[in-house]
Amino acid sequence: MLDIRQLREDPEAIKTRLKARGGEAWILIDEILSCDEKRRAGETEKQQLQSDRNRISKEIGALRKEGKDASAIESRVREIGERIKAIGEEADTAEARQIELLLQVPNLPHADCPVGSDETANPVVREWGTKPTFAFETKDHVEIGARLGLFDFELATKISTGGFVTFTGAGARLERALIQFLLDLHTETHGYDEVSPPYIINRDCMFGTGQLPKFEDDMYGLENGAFFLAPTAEVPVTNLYRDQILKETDLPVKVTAYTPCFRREAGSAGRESRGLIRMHQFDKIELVNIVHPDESYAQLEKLTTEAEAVLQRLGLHYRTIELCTGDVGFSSAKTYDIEVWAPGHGAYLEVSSCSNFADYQARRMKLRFKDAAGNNRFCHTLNGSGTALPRLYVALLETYQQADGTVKVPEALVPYMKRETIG
RNA sequence: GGUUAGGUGGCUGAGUGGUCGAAAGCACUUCUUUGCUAAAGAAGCGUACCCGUGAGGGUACCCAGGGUUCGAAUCCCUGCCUGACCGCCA
Repeated sequence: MLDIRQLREDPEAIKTRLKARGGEAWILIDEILSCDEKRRAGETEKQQLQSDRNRISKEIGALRKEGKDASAIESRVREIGERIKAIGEEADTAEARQIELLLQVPNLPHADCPVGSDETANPVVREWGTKPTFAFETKDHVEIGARLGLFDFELATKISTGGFVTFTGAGARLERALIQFLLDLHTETHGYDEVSPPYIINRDCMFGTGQLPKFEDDMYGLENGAFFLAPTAEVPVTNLYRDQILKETDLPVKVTAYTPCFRREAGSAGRESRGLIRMHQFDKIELVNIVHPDESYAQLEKLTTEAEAVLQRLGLHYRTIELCTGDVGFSSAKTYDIEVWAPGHGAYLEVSSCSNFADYQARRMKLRFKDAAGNNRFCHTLNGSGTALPRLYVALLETYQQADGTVKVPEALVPYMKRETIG
């Protein structure tokens, strides 16, 4: 959520930055400001009346104690009470509208964010490793997995529906090995605390991190929208800190979690989604940071390298891109995507998205810290995938496939797989 | 799911219609003092919003939402949550 004070001060500057996203959100700004004015005028008047009522009510108490008649001023207070109610309702209506609109306005892209209208304008900021070459004809992960019996889409459809997968045998073990490997890496090397949150989470969480009110259709809702299957661990983990005032010395908070993620992926049919690439349920290790506002952009760089470390340890070629203003997510001010090379597909696959939300989520969820001067200030929140598993899985199978049809297990995973070859 | 007891400030815990934003203790901050790794004394110490250049002033908040009343932490209703016991269960 944007800061209403900043909005009052310079609405034109905010509109300009919103326009860089390409959406229509900037149109809402004028109505938000007029609601804000109505709200404040109503509140001021209401508070004056409340002050009058409090004073006169006390007089009634005093008169009664002395045994005197107070009926004259009682009716006056009753009148004030009615006006308070009427004015209060007007102010509440304006406030509700203001909040409703404000929740629909995305974050402002950071000033350095490259300007562009879509993903074709996203610059590559760095690459690591090179595309591997093969002396034999490469297969994609769907073929490799089928031959080695690692996963089965039809089995999943039988017990669920399309868009799900059942990992089997060594394939299931590989999934588990990756979870273990990634959690160990982030907790032991990068200093994260591990949590394991509920996967069914309430509606407030969704507003806190910005999925609601705009993206309800992307998620699996339960109990008439009172609860949702978590679309990413970002939501439960960041919301652990909702409505909190942290000590400055608590910062930075670094928390990692493994969770399955559930997404409807409505409207993505027909896009690149072969095999494991786009699932309704997928596993992900998430990295969440809560930091001092002065440090969030430096922390974003660090967080991104922590996610990149995953691919380096597994020896997978990747590139890191920065999202332009037209492609950066709703709540984010600045985002890097990490894309791993999948030789069988001949394409880069997004395995991580690392974002700085600045104070946007913190303001929505009232996540603050008390600074040295005793002021409560909003924290900055960040998160990054560290990483999503299915596409990592794809890249592993396709990168480490061998001429005989087996797959070599990368050294870092051998202790977890307890074997050097799959198949 | 049933029965029952509760939900008050960072924590513990008073407070059953007006002078309660709320006693007291603990914790915390600053100062004073003695001195040494502790003790004593004093003051301060919730959140949000509104008005004001400012100093400052005001309003709301005692789980949430309604209601009764001139006036609600206090009475009534609903919901949520927590504990205990019972049922059920991995």
